[in-house]
Amino acid sequence: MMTNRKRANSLDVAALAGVSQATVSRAFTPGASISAKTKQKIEAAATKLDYQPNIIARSLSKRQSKLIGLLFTNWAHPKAADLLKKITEALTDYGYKIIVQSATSNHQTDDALRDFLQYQVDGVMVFSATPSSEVTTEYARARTPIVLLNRTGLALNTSSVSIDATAIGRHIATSLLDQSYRRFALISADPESQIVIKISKAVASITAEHPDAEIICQRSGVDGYEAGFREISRIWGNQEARPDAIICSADNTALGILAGCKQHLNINVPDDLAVIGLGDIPPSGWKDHNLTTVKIPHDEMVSKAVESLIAGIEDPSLEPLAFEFQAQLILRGTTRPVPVSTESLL
Amino acid sequence: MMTNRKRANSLDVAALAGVSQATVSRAFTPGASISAKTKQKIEAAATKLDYQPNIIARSLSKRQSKLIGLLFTNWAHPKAADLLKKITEALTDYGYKIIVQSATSNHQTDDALRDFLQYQVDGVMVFSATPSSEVTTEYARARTPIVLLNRTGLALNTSSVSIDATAIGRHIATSLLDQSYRRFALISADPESQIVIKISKAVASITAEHPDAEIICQRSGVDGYEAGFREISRIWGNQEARPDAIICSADNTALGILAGCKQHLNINVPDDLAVIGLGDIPPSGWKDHNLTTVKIPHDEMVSKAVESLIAGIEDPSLEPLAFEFQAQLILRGTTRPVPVSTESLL
DNA sequence: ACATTTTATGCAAGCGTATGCAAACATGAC
DNA sequence: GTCATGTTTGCATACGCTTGCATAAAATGT
Repeated sequence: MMTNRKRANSLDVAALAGVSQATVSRAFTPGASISAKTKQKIEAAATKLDYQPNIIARSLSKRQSKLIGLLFTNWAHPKAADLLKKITEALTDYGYKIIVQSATSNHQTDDALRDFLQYQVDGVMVFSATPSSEVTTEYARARTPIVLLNRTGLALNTSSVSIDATAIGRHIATSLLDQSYRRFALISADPESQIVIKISKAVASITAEHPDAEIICQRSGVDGYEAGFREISRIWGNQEARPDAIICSADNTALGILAGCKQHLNINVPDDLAVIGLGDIPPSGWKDHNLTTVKIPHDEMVSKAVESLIAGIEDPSLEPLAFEFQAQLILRGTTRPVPVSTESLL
Repeated sequence: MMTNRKRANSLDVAALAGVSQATVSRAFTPGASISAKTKQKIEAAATKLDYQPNIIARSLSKRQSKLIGLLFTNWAHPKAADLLKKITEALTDYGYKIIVQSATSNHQTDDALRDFLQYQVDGVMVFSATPSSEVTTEYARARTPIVLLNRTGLALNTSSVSIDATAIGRHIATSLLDQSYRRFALISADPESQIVIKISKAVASITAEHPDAEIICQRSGVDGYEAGFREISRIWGNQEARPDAIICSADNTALGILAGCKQHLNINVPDDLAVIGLGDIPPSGWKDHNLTTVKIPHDEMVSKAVESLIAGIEDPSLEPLAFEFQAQLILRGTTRPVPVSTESLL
């Protein structure tokens, strides 16, 4: 019907509705001072012209973009899509839009964060990465809050939400001891991961207290099902140093180990060997795997991260806070049943 | 060091460098006419003031935001995270930033797309959803290209990238016939999915040509491992109408069916029953599942989608195109081995 | 009816950048 | 030293909106 090249703006609408441009602006500003009658008139004119406010211009004028930067690094995370969905929807509910960027190196992380600043984002959320302190001070200067998900960031003067890795590490270790396992193996993908490091230390601190328990082997760089499948043969090949419990930094890898045990090593899980994963991905719960693993309360963590980001935006004077959530050990078929504790007799 | 409340702008830099604001602008515009000397001077002043161009203002002035809207609906898609990563990185390489939104209903889809228009996005990519024709005409009027991923959109005057579902459907059916299967069951999650519908029709057209083959049962709303696990019992319970081949709209579900067969139905796969999935998720390739399935060339599809979106942005007069990619049937352990064809003797 | 308060509108000055145009400058040829 | 040519710079305006201030209109009170 109409081949108008140019998009209608508030001035066009004003002309058609017979009011000033400012009034049009007010018609599209919730809570602005405008009479019902003129508002209707303007809305009619607006729909006739297919007018929609230009948010870019609004952002410039209001000095706030209603944009949140989301920096994502760990796309291989089993819950990556769920996390993104949750973050997106939660922030959308608060009236923000999300700009995503991907980063793989620390260098890219910083660059991406600077890009966000250029886009005048109101806040930034970072998943599984740690920005440099230069960038965080730039953000502090710009009064733009950052919240780190899956990292702790107090040293950077930044809010963060993560799990209490030390607690779950201790919990795993004591639980294994209770089930009479003694020789622990620690298998991880990324040796630099804060969570992995903390869990290792926690397990070590428990074994140190327990005379006949020890960490008998520790390997990193083992990532994924296939890698786990191969790794267990290597471990089991070293007959003098066979563990009786393997703690894995990812369910995928644990499932690969499990498959290796069943298929060609003839290892009886959980009698000869316990296997514990991390993350509780769906297949772990499937009946043919039934993996003992750790469940991380991602939903609650995301909610808290979003909440605290919004809080930081609305009140820039707020001090950064570090939140730690408790992970939950889910005992299934790849560890021995827990002995009935005497407490249950009470 | 400095507690400047306000962020530096090009005017501040200009003052410090002793040039005009316009010159500062040119210093940050690649290819603009500026001498090396003044450029350096300006860059020095800029770093001193922590200046970075305000992209919001630039967008307003240039009438292009370098923003691409990405509408995502199917977060449960097994490759959701991979797709997002690929899309994000590809578009970033072209110099665009991505705004993501999530939508679950058609209503939300349209709203989200209108939001994108307000943000003056240069283009939009839609994953697994179909916008209404009202919205697509709004986009056409605004000369903002849309590309649909996993949908066909020619009717909407919109580019699209999808798989040739009819071809793979026919291929699956003939392959099963070659392996002497005759009674097909079709199990799907969403009965409205274009891909599922096309595959069903394709299979039906093949069985119609083949006297003793038939589609013996068709069920939808079966989504996920657990659902598959339960569904196979129901199917097998109906003794008169037992299929000898099940075609599943998702690997997850197929794996659940497989587990059901093994664990309490004692069905011998692939001799009593063939099981075919769709998507080739990693566990399907794991040795303990070894599921015959269909591999979809997601990477190529994303590349093509991004390419054609960029092309549409750079040349708004370009006509929409529908691309169809060929999916690949991966024969593994849940179907009988293919009989050696006579062609291989050539 | 008038004075007073409340509400609705218009005016105009930003927000930070890009860019056409003209003026200023540098470069080299003669 | 002059002129023509090409390169840099500044001026001024535009981009589309918000918002403080002032004014006009309507609502309220007496």
